[in-house]
Amino acid sequence: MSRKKGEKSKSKCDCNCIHEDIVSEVRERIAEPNVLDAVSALYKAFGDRTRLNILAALNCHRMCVCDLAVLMDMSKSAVSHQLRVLRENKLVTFEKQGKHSYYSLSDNHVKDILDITLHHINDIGCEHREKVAK
Amino acid sequence: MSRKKGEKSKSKCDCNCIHEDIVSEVRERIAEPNVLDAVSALYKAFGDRTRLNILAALNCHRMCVCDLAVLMDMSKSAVSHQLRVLRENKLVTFEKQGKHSYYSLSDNHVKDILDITLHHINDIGCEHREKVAK
DNA sequence: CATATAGTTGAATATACATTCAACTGTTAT
DNA sequence: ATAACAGTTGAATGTATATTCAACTATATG
Repeated sequence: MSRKKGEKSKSKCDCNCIHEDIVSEVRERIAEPNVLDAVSALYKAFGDRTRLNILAALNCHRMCVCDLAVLMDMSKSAVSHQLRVLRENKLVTFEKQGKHSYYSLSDNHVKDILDITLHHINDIGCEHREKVAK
Repeated sequence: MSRKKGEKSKSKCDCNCIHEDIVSEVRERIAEPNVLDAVSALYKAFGDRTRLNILAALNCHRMCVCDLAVLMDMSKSAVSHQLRVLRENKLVTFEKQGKHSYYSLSDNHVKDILDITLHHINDIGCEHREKVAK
């Protein structure tokens, strides 16, 4: 009795496989797990209002932490914490000059990624934009 | 006494503006807040391992919920909840046929966004990928 | 040297959110 | 009608994480 196809002893999945051919084909073609993890980590870095604001600002001009804090009306500490996240994801670099740390985008990909997304947002349209934007 | 430049009464910012010219220039050129919110919401949708896995799978083939659950070894419920998030962000669409809901990517932008990010990941290199990937 | 400012960092807190669980709807088949 | 299955949904739970707070380092300046 019970399951005849798609049997796996210790799986979290609570249902049967409907189209085995499709599932196995997709399983072949899909990217490796660690690549997916890296990509989702990258998007996670972009997926925060504060960090995206920082990136957009640095896309205009190299800036120091205090100026970023003033621009965004946030504490130095909060900005610095998010800059660390962006650093860890290799999205920004910085250069120390005297008392100041000047941050800038690390490469052109960051700009490219921003641009393509803006196109997507435009195509979706305004009414959805306003709905999503909290 | 105290502050001479960059004065704002009720600001969360705890520091002085260093380069007023740069800050005001960036403030002019930067995108509107609601656009930034929409974009960060979009990235947030991409920035989760489960959702990215779903998107990558749908990039290969249109699939129903059970097959996605089998592929990713997750419960139907968990997959369905994440599909709702993707639907709300207009990243996937679905079509009901009998008992099944067949999901697919909503447009080509989703594919474009994925592709450009993979380039970025490749340029960063493997050792960083492995560090980031948990 | 003493002070002020720029920036970082760790711990605490508060919030957001992914997954689980249970109940539910709708469709197909017996 | 009833059973079985696909899928959805709301509430509960646990984990991740953004911001605050306080302490700290480093540099510039009087």
